[in-house]
Amino acid sequence: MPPEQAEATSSQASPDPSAAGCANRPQAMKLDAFKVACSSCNLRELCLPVGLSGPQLDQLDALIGTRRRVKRGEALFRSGEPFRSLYAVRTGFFKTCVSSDDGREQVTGFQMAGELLGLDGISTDNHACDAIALEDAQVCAIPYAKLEELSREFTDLQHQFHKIMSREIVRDQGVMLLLGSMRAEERLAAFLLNLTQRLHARGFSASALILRMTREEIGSYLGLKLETVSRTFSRFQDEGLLEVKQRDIRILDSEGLRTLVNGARC
Amino acid sequence: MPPEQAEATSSQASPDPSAAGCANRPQAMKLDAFKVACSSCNLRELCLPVGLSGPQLDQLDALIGTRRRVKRGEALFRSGEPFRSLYAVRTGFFKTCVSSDDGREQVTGFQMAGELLGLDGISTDNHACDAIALEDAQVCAIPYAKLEELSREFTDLQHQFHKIMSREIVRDQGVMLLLGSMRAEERLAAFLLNLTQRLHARGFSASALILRMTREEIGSYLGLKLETVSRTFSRFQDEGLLEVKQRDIRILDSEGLRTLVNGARC
DNA sequence: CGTTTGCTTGACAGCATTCAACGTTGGTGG
DNA sequence: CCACCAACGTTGAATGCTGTCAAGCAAACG
Repeated sequence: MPPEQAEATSSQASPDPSAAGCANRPQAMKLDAFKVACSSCNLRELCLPVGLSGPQLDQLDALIGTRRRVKRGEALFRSGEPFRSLYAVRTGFFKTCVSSDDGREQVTGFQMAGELLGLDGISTDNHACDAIALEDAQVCAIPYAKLEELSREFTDLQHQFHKIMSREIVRDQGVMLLLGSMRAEERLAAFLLNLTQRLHARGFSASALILRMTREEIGSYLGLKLETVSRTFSRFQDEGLLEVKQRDIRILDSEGLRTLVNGARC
Repeated sequence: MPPEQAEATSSQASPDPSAAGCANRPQAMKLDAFKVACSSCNLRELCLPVGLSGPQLDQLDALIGTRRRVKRGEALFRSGEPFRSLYAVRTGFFKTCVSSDDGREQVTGFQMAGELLGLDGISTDNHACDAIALEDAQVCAIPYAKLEELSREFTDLQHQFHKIMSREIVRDQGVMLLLGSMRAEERLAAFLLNLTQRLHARGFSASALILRMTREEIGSYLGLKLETVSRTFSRFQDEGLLEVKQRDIRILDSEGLRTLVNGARC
């Protein structure tokens, strides 16, 4: 796959263009992403500007200073670095991870287009986790001081920002539920359903996806070892729930996955 | 223990008053808690008003509408209920928990005096978890709409509020690390150290505590079964790390606990 | 084309769970 | 005041899920 294409197609691409109905979305992203204003960004409805319009949106545009490219494998920020900006993912795919003193690493989330990175930094003015690009990515840097300023002026923006922080807290609670009380099969099923649901909201297929992360990263996120992740994928395939070819996943029975997640009621 | 005392002593009491250095704190709480303003609340430095002064503090006082008593076992709010207010714990002890569709329950946190409850409700205007009092408690209700309003006026309040939300996100990441990559011993050690550290910040002993929650609730929080929690307590006792008498815990070797948490480096 | 990185699979071990019994505590009513 | 009950906590034995170790294979990269 040539590099421009990898970049232009954002975080998902149908491996065979003729196959799935993945492409029900305009190709505006091929245009120079670094000139897109919030007001004309196709992620408007998923990102910070949800519900904003007119002057508020213009101000937000003005606020967003630099856009930044992050190459696959590079860090957008690292734990301990001073916190200045939040980052909205425009294209690409990130993981965030924390590590304990003794070096154990825990992936705390995967972020895709329209999602916000860096909220953890507000509490101490230093980032509390690493954000690593899992594929070449572009982000919009949102200077935090300016965002606070602007959100004092515009209640809609203020409210939207608070909702985003709160949503992150709720998401984390869901992950705790997953890590604290689910078995490997349930965790992986929940993970896949969550991913496809978010991809679907971005115009991608709900039944086919390309994983941007390794088995080890999935395992870290789900509190499992990579071998367990791999085995569970294989089991899902044997049971006819999925078709798995390395990172290329096709969901054959999403109902089956769903009953697995809520599956204690037998 | 007579009920008034249980209430007056908040969420911790030295089982034997002469024993530990638990009581290095004024007894102002014995006064009618329902008339205490933020400006004269002894939790000022732990709660929302951190860093505020003068007019800001007065305004915040004005904002805090009703104070509310919650009896042990009762819910402050439940998942699905409409969200209107945040709650600052004045006295007592809470747990928050989420439950999956099939009824599994996950304790997502324990909250003590000065901590804020309800942040999860902002995202959808409905509470996303249950908050249950583990002992008779008092909370200050902070109408959220008014808080947003006021934080548009006072940058310090705005900033402080954002920090609190962010801190919750960072805390959640820590719990994920715990649930995702630690073994039972490490989890329990981390849990105890976290509890004592928070209690210490409130003027209680760093080496003696009374658990407000059952083994099952600890287990739910830590992703373990109650039997495992109980066994691990016993093992810690055998190893001379703790003295355990039901819910009455005395820490004999906090260094030992600490090395357990960061203990992969052997 | 070789090397590196990531993925799969098998065999075995270990930690936590499950199931079960018993002990303790605190509250209630006789 | 004491007996009883219910909720909570402790402990043992056995099971099982997931981790560990190891080998082989596939894909990606230079």
